Amino acid sequence: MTAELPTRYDPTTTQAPIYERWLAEDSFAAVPTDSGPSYVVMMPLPNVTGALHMGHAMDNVMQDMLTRWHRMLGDDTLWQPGTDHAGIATQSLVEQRLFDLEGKTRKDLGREGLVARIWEWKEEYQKRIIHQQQQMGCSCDWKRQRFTMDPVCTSAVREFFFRMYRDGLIYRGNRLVNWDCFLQTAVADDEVEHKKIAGKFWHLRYPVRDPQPGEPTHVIVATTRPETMLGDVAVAVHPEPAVELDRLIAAQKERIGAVPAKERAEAAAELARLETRRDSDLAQLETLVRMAQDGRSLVLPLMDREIPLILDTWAKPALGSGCVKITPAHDPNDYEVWQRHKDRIHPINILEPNGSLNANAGSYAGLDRFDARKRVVADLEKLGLLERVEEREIELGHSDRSKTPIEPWLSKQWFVRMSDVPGGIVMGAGTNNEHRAAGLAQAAIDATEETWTSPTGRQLTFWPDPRYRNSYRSWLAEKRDWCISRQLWWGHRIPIWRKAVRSDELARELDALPALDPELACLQIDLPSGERADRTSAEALPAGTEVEIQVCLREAATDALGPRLEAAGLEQDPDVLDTWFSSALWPESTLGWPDPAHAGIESGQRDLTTSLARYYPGSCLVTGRDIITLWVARMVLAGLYNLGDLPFTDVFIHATILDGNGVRMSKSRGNGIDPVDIIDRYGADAMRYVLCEMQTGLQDIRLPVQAISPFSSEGDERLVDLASAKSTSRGVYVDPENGKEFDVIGMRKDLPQAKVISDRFEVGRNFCNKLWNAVRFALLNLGEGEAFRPLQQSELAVEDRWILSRLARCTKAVDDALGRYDPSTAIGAAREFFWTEFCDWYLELLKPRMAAGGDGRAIGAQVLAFVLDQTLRLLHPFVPFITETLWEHLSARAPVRGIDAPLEHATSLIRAAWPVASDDAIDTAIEADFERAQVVVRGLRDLRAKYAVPPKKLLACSVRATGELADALERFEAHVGHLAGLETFSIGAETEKPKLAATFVVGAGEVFLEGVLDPVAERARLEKDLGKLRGAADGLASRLENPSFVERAPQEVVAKERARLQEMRMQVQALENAMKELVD
RNA sequence: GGGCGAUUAGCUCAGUUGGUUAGAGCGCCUGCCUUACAAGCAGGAUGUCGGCGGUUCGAGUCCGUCAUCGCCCA
Repeated sequence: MTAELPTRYDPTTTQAPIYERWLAEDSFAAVPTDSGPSYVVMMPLPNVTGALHMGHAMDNVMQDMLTRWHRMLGDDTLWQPGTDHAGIATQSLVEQRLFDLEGKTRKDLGREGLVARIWEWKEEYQKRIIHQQQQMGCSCDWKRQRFTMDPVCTSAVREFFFRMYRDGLIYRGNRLVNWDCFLQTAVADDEVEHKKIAGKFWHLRYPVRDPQPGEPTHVIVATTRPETMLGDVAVAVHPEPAVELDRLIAAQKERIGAVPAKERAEAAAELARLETRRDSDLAQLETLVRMAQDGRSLVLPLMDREIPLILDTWAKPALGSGCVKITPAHDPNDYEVWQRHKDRIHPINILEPNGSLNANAGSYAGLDRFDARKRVVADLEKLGLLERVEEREIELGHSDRSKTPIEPWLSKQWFVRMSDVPGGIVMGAGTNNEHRAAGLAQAAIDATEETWTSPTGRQLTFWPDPRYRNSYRSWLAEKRDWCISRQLWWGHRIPIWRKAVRSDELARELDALPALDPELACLQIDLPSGERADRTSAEALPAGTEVEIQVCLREAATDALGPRLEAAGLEQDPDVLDTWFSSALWPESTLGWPDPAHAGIESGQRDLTTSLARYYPGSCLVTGRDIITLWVARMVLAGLYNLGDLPFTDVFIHATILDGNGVRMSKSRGNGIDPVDIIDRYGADAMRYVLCEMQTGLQDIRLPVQAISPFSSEGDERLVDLASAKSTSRGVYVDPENGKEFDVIGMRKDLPQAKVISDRFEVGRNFCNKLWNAVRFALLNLGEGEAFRPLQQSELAVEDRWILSRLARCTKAVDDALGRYDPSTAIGAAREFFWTEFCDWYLELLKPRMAAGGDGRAIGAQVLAFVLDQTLRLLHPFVPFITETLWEHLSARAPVRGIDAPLEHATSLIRAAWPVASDDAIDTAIEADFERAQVVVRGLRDLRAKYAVPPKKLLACSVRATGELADALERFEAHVGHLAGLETFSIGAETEKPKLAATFVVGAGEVFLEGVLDPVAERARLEKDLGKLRGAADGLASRLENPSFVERAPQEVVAKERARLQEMRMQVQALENAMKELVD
């Protein structure tokens, strides 16, 4: 075991065995205990569409760091792993592959066949993801691994749906949704990407029906999607055009005064335009208003449909003709107009789910919407109803998944009511935390109020705050109902059985249903308005009114009641739930909610019976900022609704990783990095070290990436920087050395493939190697089974006390930084302590003691083992593999470690106790003295370097110093001598400057180094030092001569500056004297 | 269009409530294979703190404004 370590750290030989040992010892286990604090991190579940990239690596490393830290702090720690089924993303990917590889569509396979294929994909990628996470060292409790569609999570989804449906928080409504015509599903607002594209603006003429004298014969409306005119149901004009125009003119006048000079001309032109418009067009607009008031109508061309002219503020009198066509089924704004004019107009849906036109489009039925557009334009032109066509940049929503244009589409969808509910809603029904909230969104907003606490006293805090708190709150404040249905096959099927019936048939239909226990099934009658009605009032509706019977089944009742409902003619809704509906439940579903004792876990998995009570509410949610609204907000409201308490109290938002050009990394762009490639090349700890170091706070991280040129050989590897390399197409770059192309994303099979890495991770590898060698040094210097004995303060050497003092400060700094979610500062403090103070100074001072032997050696060895022990502990959350490996080596040589008392034994570092900073160890005086000694050592080393003194040549040095400086140097006399290579070192208040000695000043003292002097070089050197010193002194003097500084600045600042000036003048004097001697 | 954030050394980033001559790592230069480590050691150089204006005795830090970049919302 204690065989000598190799001189280089080789991660490839240590990582796998260490990880296997942790698994074998069940070191990641979260086994609920009855006492002590718990610490719970819920992994942001990666979706199974593909492998993890560097952004996930950051996310996982941050979580692992916190988890390992809290585990060492002794908390009952759970890091819950798992994966997400990612409905639309996974299904579209598998469908795409099916088509590419086999030429088949989902229709060829059918629902079950496709779903089976997706499960195969899921198994493969889940395995790959877990492998990646294990390579990174993730210490999650794998025996609790969950998948959002497994039986445990499914139970939670079913229960959540049932409860919300029963509470009236879930309803089916006819709403405008973002429709993906390619995937044929509704997509969430967040899945729509707004792109600016070159488009056209068509101006159409609609004839006025029976125009009266003085009235226009046509009105002009404009649109970017002319085919939607087939679904027009009205044309709107502003009800008060004069008022509105005057308002705009007044606002513009005000703006001209406020706007910078540069923009003034433009603003004035706009004002002129508005004024002209008022003069020229107002009369016509007012005519239209009168016509609308008279109930006049237009004739919709091509369809010969009579459509009313209506008054609505959506029409903008200052723009275009001032009239706007209204297509409520295909435009969100027009939909709003419909909401205000429900009595007069009714939407007409002209689209099939696949984007072709339906029967409502008359002769255009069956055409794809883009073909229909051409035909409509051509036909209008033939009729002379196309006024003009304008080229214009337009904004068009594209589906994030299929990359095709989104169509706003009116359809029946399921929604979660986010708005406030009259009387409020009950949160945590049936729990000890039951309380009321105004609505679901409001509950999640309330949780971020400083004055709010949950029934158990918890609050929600964002790190960093308040930047992300604001985006969370502003999104929730819109309280937009959440569309949860997706027309997909992959996902949780909506647990509703329903049937549309006429009101006169209702009684008979209801009587035909099996008996329904309200605890197991919730029956509702849904009116066309989307509201619910009780049986009596529904039956009283006019005969023939269409209503819908809906039955929501609780999971336990499904097998028994589902078939019976179907026998009664009801059908289960074919849609599935939005993925986020299941991931919103992650903090409770994974713990077995609603029934932990009977959760459907797999064999070998951890029993959940006591887990929910122990690990909910959790602690910290670690994620990127992109899913604060989609996921974090929904987990908060779901947790509050289901359990009456927050799923976590802290939300740690880590940085986004960008490439060298500042572009977000992604696999498809070819600038993404597979963490495993980094781990293979630099080691897992190296990657983790650098990721922690990069995580500084608000700042996004630029990570310049390189490709390993496939045209370079193994021994002579060349890296091509992708930020500056020429790219010929997506993922294809040119090697600048030979002009040849290569591919980094595997799209071009004809080109050589290149691996993408980043040399930024060398820093981490170097750090690990340094750590390795520090322990290696210790092992070479510690005896076999080094003994422990309690040491008194007085027995310790002064350098021992210094390093122990610095260690205590370092421990405090790491603790403090981790508590503020500042990994960069934490690891920086540890690095500075370990590398600079421990290795560069302390170990160098230890070497002579080790060589000398005796008590000094033994005490030094004990301090050495102790400091390394503490350092390994402090570094473990950041770099777990190497520290665990070295822990074993250290323990073999020095099994019992400590200073005044032995530390508790821990076989594995992962379960060892976190260091506690000892206040007694902190010795400010020693630190200050050592710092003075360091300044002298550096000055002497500088002189040696400047005069090219051979390293082994010993020199004579004398110092003129008094007071603190003299005391400090006397205290560290031997140390300075050793570190600066001195033969003699004397300190005195009256020290005379030896002839031909090099000189430098330290505070109020002067240091003389003999035997090196080259008068010419020394003069140049002194001249330079003097120049700097005089410059600083002059600057300071002039500030002190400024009366307002002396009068207004705080007295302590002035006094400090006076003292500094005095010292500087002494230093100038000293150097001037040294110069003078050289001249003589 | 609205909101948020960023701009500091060649690169990647720190810089607490305004107060020495603005820091770190990498890279660069010089000298060292000093028996832990050349993935290292010692030393060194490097900045109109994005521009302009203001507040202040004093501004990288506070305010205004412009520019560039990024993110979110519409």
